[in-house]
Amino acid sequence: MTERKKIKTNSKTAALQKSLPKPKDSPSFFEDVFEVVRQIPRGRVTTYGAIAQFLGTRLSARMVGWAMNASHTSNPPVPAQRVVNRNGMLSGKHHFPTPTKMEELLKKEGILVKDDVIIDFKKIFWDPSLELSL
DNA sequence: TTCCTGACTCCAG
DNA sequence: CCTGGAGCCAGGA
Repeated sequence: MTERKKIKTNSKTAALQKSLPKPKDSPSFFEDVFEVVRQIPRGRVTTYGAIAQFLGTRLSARMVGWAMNASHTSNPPVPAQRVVNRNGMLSGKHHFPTPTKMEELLKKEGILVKDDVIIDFKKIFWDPSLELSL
């Protein structure tokens, strides 16, 4: 995000969205995300992309992050600290009450973090597509 | 209404 | 190894 892009305009996609039939709204994408995140076992973590892929929209990993942003109001609570980016980095730590909250929560679950990166991330990685069958 | 910005990820140079 | 562009889509100015 070093350089701001000028005209990316999503007018095309926007137009597409408008023209989409959309008979009836599918269940909230956010709620689906929340549900998956709540299934993450204690001591394990997953990624935005993995969740997105599990929900059938690999390219919408960003929306998963967006969902996390809204997750703090959801009930029951969503363990957002168990969701990191594909490198096991705590990319969302700044969205917690305090910048250290995410790491602390993980530590309490037995997950060690070094320089904002989860130790042995690959070992504790939990892939909903493989281990979860909704 | 239009434009821009992301808790992302993949792919090409 | 690092950088940049593209695709995705919701929400705010």
